[in-house]
Formats: sequence, C-alpha cells, structure tokens
Amino acid sequence: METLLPGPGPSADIMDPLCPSRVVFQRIGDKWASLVVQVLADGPVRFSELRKHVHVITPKVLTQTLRTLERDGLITRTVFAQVPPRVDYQLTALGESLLGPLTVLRDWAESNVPSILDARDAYDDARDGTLPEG
Amino acid sequence: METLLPGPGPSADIMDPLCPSRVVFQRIGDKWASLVVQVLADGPVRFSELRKHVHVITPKVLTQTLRTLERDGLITRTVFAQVPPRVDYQLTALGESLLGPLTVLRDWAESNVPSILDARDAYDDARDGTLPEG
DNA sequence: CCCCTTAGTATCTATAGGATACCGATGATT
DNA sequence: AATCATCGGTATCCTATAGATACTAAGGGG
Repeated sequence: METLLPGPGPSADIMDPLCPSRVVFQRIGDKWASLVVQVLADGPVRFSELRKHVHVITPKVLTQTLRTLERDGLITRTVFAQVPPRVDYQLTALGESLLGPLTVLRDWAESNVPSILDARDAYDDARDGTLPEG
Repeated sequence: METLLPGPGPSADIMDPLCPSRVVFQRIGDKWASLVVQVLADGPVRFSELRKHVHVITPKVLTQTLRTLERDGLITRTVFAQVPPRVDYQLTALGESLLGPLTVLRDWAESNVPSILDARDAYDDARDGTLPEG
C-alpha cells in the first residue's frame, strides 16, 4: 500500500494531515501560488506587474500569497528605497526547482482541456433530461 | 514574454481567467481532489475507504470532490445494489494519466519539506524580535 | 495645492469549507 | 418485533477564506 523510497524524505506522507509534506503539497495547489511562481519564472517581477500577469487577483490576496511564498522560502522580496515604491519578487533556488514539476502539471492541464470539457458536456447532458440512454 | 509551443495545446493559457485550462489547473490544485486521485491509484476504492485514507475530510466535502472529479471525467462512480450500499470510485484513463504529473509534484513536496520548514523557522525568527541581524 | 504613481491595508460581503446530526434501506441481534 | 449496526450520503449550522472596493503613505511634478 505504501512505497518506501530509500532516498530523500522516506518518512514524508502526503496523506497524513500532521505531516508537513501535506501542507507543502497543498500550498503548491493553492489557487494563486502556483500561478505566481510561474509568472516569476523569467526573473524578478514587481507587484503591479504580477497583478497584471496573474489576472484577476485582488491586491489583498496577492499580498497574502506572496507573503506565504516568501515565508516558505520560494521567493524573495526586495524593496527599493524609491518613491513611488518599487518591490521586486524573485524566485529562490528552491522556487526555481518547483518550476519543473509545475510545468509538467501545466502541460497536462492544457493538453487535456478538450477531454475534460467533453466529459463535462456529457455529464451535464445526462442530467438535463435529454439523456441518450436510460 | 510568452512562449508559444508548437505541440499540443498552443492556444491554452493558464494565465487567462477565461481559458478552461486555468480552471482545469486549479481543479488539480484543489485541496482534496489531488489527494483523492492518488488514493485511487491502485484500483477502485469505496466511499468509506476514501474517508479513511484521505483523512481528515468530511463526508460533505468528499462528496463534492468526487462529484466534480466524476463530472470532469477523471473518475467513475459505480453503485452496487446492496444493503448496506456500496459505491466504488475508480480512475478513468484520463484520471490515470494525471498520476504521473501528480507524482512529480508529490515527490517534490516530500523531498523539499526540510528546506521549507527551515525557511519558515528563519522567517518566523526574524519577526519574533530575536532577529540575528538588524 | 493638488494630483500622479506604487505597494500595499482596511473594511465589508460572499462563498467555500468544516463540524455535526440525521436519513433510508436492510440484515443481524436480542 | 424492536433495536442496532452498516454504508453512502444530506441537511443544517458556523466559521474561515476569498473577493470587491475604498483608502493610505511618501514623495515628485504641474
């Protein structure tokens, strides 16, 4: 039932609600965090630019997301002593290491959109009365 | 600023809130959906078993999650005419195709737990007054 | 003096998630 | 025969999170 790996993190178990790996896993799955990370893939981006690229996120939620990513060591926050203010957000090495896994997931999502939309149509049709069978 | 891939899904853009790929991507990132899919990796599982394996999910939320996965064509729901009732949930081919990407992410999460916990400690220390610098 | 910019906060509301209780059907138990 | 246990959910209530919107601070320029 369980696969014990000899390498790194053999005791980590996503299914255990007390295991930090679950928290980490769900952080990645956060509605906005993974999008923010991907926007930062090409280098530092400032707050206002993030708002434009990750539409349509509200400033409050973007701030929350960035704080959490910073706290988890995935991004850094650099404040420039300017007016108007400038704050750059940038991936750390840890954050960059997440890009690969995220890309795999993103590719899956984008290439399977048609299948999923078809399934939805079929599902909705089946409960709209115009069901082809039954 | 944007990378257009020649392969599958060149028009899908996760950053576009109107693009279905974003919805799909965020569905994967759902707090429970990805855990459920991984529990179903080894074959059909019934409702009560899912509740045990994906702890600690409430029945209402598990039902919602399963309905959504079913609607999106990732799992099937099989009702057996028994008492007490038995309902099996099982991955479709589409659902199985998601296991690979999810495993990549899970491995990343489980192997990077220490780094993230360290970052959190450092972050929290820095705002507890006992900051080592400044 | 007022307006422009940026990077957020403050406040309020809407929606989703979570805790708990309950239901329907039936076989086993008492 | 009445009761209990099982299973797959619903119904109800409450809270936590997300979202919408307005506002602030700190200057520079007109």
